[in-house]
Amino acid sequence: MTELSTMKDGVANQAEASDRVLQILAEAGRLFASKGFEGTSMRDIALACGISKSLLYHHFSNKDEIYARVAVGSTLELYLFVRDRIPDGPPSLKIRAFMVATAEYFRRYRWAWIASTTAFWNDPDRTRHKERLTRRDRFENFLRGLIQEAIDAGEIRKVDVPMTGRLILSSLNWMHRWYNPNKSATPEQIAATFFDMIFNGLRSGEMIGLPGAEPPRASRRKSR
Amino acid sequence: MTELSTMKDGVANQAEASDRVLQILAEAGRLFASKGFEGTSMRDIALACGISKSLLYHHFSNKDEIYARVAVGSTLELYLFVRDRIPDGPPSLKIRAFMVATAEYFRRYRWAWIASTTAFWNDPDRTRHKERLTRRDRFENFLRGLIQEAIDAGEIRKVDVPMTGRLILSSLNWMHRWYNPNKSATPEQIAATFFDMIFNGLRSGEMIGLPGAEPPRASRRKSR
DNA sequence: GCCGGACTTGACCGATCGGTCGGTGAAAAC
DNA sequence: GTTTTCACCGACCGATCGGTCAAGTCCGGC
Repeated sequence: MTELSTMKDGVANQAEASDRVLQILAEAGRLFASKGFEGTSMRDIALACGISKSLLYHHFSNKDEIYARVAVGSTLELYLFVRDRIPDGPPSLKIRAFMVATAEYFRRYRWAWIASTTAFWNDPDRTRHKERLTRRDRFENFLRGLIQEAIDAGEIRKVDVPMTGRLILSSLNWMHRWYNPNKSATPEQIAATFFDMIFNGLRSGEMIGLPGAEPPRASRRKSR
Repeated sequence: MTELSTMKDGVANQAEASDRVLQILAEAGRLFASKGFEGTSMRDIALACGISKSLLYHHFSNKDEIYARVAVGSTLELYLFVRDRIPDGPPSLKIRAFMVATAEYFRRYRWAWIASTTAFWNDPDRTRHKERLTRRDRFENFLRGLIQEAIDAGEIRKVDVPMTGRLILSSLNWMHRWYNPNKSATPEQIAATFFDMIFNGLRSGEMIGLPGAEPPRASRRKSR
């Protein structure tokens, strides 16, 4: 039972949902992704679905629930999706597979992904997103485990694990801001390219004498 | 005339603006950053400034103009700010300085930075942001020039220049999502750490036989 | 004294917001 | 054949949205 059971119109893990509900989630995700949570009205969603606004409240209790279904639905299975695509082998190749799998997830559920990673991320009422954040943490901790594994195996340098995870996730999380699906490279290919750059570094093999792995210089100004 | 003339309360390049205008821009930037453009009402801004809503319309023609002043004000001088902090020397060190300077800019004008990089980035009415996008492009092209320079000098591998620029900017642009100013590391230190990781790579020097600089494998699925 | 312009206000506008209401029609359950 | 269930709708609600307006208040120059 590792494969996701229901996948339709880019809406993940919405098993036992009617076609209408799936349609609403798909349209709402697309709108949330392009106009944000506050910028998307219930009328917008109803209009995009070709139904009355009342019907939205028949299937969902309020606007928050629609967003929650979109966002949780997209992050719900991300961890499992990625985990199942990590092969046996050297830890560094696992990290590569992690990146490629995450990119594949992004490509498949693009709108829900964007909606969940951009819309009211810093809402003061964080309790509404507690479950989503917990799953995000599990996802990120999974990556950190792979990084630690690669360090223990001696495949990568003794880098700062959380910081390395942030670098890797940054390269993936920022992709939706510039990715153009009409261009040739797929998200998976882009992720693989980023892995190559981060893992092997940009430095030319012939060069020496340039700044190595010394700790970063302190900034000119003290913060705070 | 390369140094920024007016900097107050984290609002860059608002020369000849009254204290009141600077206060409005600072509060509006903070609100836009935390609640988004649509999620921030003119009443919110007025309340945060302790003034009436009407006064906002005395100093600005409408909500869009306030946002434009916040966003353009923050991106207006980013290019100059960074350019002036690029030292003479090896191209790779210029890239490092580019990253550190951008991080310093982020630290100084954090709210305006966040507001301009997050709020309605994909607004269909792009014309309103044309100037901002043009300046963004100039900023990004400047980085690409440095990367090309480093390639020509043989300091870094013959990587894909736009993709390398995206990786570097991703690491900086995503920082606001996890950066905590109360923690010890400054943005400049974080940027320097990222440069080290990207430039030198994660791979342990002792290791061999792991995936090297070969082009990324094609993904399992063909796009389109 | 008073005049003009910059600054500031509360009352108000039409539009739109999220959400509710009573009801309809058709199929399923009895 | 009746009742229940369920997807669905148009009309409507109070609140809030961005924005306007006439009326001050303040203050330096004449």
